[in-house]
Amino acid sequence: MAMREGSGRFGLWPVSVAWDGVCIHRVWFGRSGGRDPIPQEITEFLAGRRTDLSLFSSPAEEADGVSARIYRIVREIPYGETRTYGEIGASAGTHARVVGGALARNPTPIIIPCHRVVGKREIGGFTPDTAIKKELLDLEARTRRKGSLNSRKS
DNA sequence: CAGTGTTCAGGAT
DNA sequence: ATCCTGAACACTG
Repeated sequence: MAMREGSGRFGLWPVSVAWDGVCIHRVWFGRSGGRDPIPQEITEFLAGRRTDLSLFSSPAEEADGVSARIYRIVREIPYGETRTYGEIGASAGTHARVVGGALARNPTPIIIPCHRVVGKREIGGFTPDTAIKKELLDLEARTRRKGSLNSRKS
């Protein structure tokens, strides 16, 4: 199977994906991915019509080392929930700042939901724009509320 | 080795 | 609320 590249959109931001079958090599915010479409499941996710992207794999989480361990832990954060850098660090047996460093180099945002990792006091950062992080969290909050009419808490 | 990062807690103002 | 400090540490060049 050959590597393909395509572009889609998340609100105001162009999103590009480089992938090969279910293996997502890279996801970035920008339109250098060309004019071909991206995988339909990702398009649906970005539109709030899908909450699960676990069918895809990312090479980054299969490697050895602390960063890969962090990526695997981050992928287990349920849709619509968040964890702090400190919590992820404790789970991975390392320090919060290392989590920040690993997520800053995350080659596949969205697939590895680094936007669900926030600071204890601040929302934390996001490349290229924290507004995207806020928007993603907002999308997940809205989508989850819409989809679970029986789990409202007063 | 030096520099860099999406942190955290504590203290001063 | 904002600013500064020191600690902790994987990864890159």
